[in-house]
Amino acid sequence: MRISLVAGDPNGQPCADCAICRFSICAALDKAELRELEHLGRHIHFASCETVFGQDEMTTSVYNLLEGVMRLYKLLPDGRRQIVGFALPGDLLGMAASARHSFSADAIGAVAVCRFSKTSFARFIEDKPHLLRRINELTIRELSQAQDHMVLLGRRSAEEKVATFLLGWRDRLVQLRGPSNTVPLPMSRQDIADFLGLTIETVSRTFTKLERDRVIGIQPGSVCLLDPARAEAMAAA
Amino acid sequence: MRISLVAGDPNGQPCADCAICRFSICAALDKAELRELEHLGRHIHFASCETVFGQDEMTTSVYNLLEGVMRLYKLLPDGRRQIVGFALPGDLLGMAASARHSFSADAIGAVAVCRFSKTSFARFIEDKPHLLRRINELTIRELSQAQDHMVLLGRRSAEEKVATFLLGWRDRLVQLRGPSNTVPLPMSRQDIADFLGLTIETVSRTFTKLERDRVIGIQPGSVCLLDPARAEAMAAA
DNA sequence: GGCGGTTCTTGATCTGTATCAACCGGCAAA
DNA sequence: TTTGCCGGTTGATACAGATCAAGAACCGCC
Repeated sequence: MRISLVAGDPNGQPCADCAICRFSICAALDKAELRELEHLGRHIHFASCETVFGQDEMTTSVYNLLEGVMRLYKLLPDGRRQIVGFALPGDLLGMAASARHSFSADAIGAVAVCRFSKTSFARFIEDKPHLLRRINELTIRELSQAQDHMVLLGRRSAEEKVATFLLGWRDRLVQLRGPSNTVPLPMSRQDIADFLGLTIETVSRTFTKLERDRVIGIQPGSVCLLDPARAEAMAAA
Repeated sequence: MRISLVAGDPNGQPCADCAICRFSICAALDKAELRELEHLGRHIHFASCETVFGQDEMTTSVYNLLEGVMRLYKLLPDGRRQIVGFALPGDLLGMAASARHSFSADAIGAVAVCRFSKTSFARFIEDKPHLLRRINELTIRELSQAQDHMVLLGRRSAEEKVATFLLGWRDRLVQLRGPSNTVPLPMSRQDIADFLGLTIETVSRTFTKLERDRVIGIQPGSVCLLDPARAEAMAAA
């Protein structure tokens, strides 16, 4: 799951000052509740590629991403990997339906999260219908995104997949950091491939093709959307 | 969304007697609440292939499937279709995050649903944390299934897809109607293809291959799992 | 029971993407 | 500065599954 919510650092700034608050579930909380939540979470940092939680591990905690990017993925027994999503600041992770996580989550670059014990978090939300409704709404939104991604994986060509990914990723970043046609890509080509159901070579070739067609400019660690309209057209059809 | 819940027919049997109740959200409701819910819903019948609601239509209602099977799908502008799921009795449909449905839903064979107006349903669940928690839990479960399906669409071969589909579908039917190795397939080959991200020809060929290998027996409208163990092995790898 | 339409199956061929393999460029350790 | 490594790109080839085309089976209807 990837839901916006935030909690304070008992040793740092209070929740209300959290940079993430404006994207978060916090909107559904009043000052007193925010202060209560503050005391429930602990900030933790992860280095690049460290695993925050792994598929099939017990779900003991819920995490709120404060800083950085994470990849969420499932592995098949033979090692094939499908990335089910990338998490950005404000996303809530680890709300599993069962006792074990159904996917793994690890850091792409340095990451800061706020960790809550599952039980204390559950107790906190237990009797707050406004919060439950908000969490529910965000879960439904995420489900809807998952369905969109199914369409992409099942029915779109490599070029459509890449164009759709770039636009979608840009839009999420625009939400957080404001408009820009330069799209940072902190994840590797392999990550992109495993997200889009392609191989790394196909992703690379498609990037090159889009660059040749003057739709994007490729820079180390990012891509520039030179012709967003044409990219939209590729993604739509 | 596909969530288990049930409501009574004002002109028929009360909710508590509904055949679906045991699979449903009802577990979270007491007698009085069940009776209240009863008065909110209306039973409606649909013939085969009729549309219950369409992509981009306004979300005015929430539906609880009582009887029959439905296909839930998204269409691309050029007509490509991805089925995002099949609904069975007990599933709740139409809880969209936005004001419009993000997918279409239509009947496979005759269908009976219980329809609630969105607003009265929202009012009903509004201040019932136990119900909200249950709905939330079921939404999360559905999200998890969607992620499993992403793995299937992005990373599995045709044979793995078909084997996984047959086993998953059987398991859902076993939940509802008890154990059996005969798996009714009310949906067409085209539906299966659009669910698995394949063409109808590939689905047909894969069925034939599984039959040649004595893994399944093909019957009109159903399939018999002759060697479930081998099917599991295909699906797992 | 025969007819027309639809769905399903099968066959032949094509193609988009995977696979295999080599190479390039940047960066860090020696 | 050289060396090795890693991530990314590019090229050659293979193949799974798509596409195109033709039957075969089934089903409702007269």
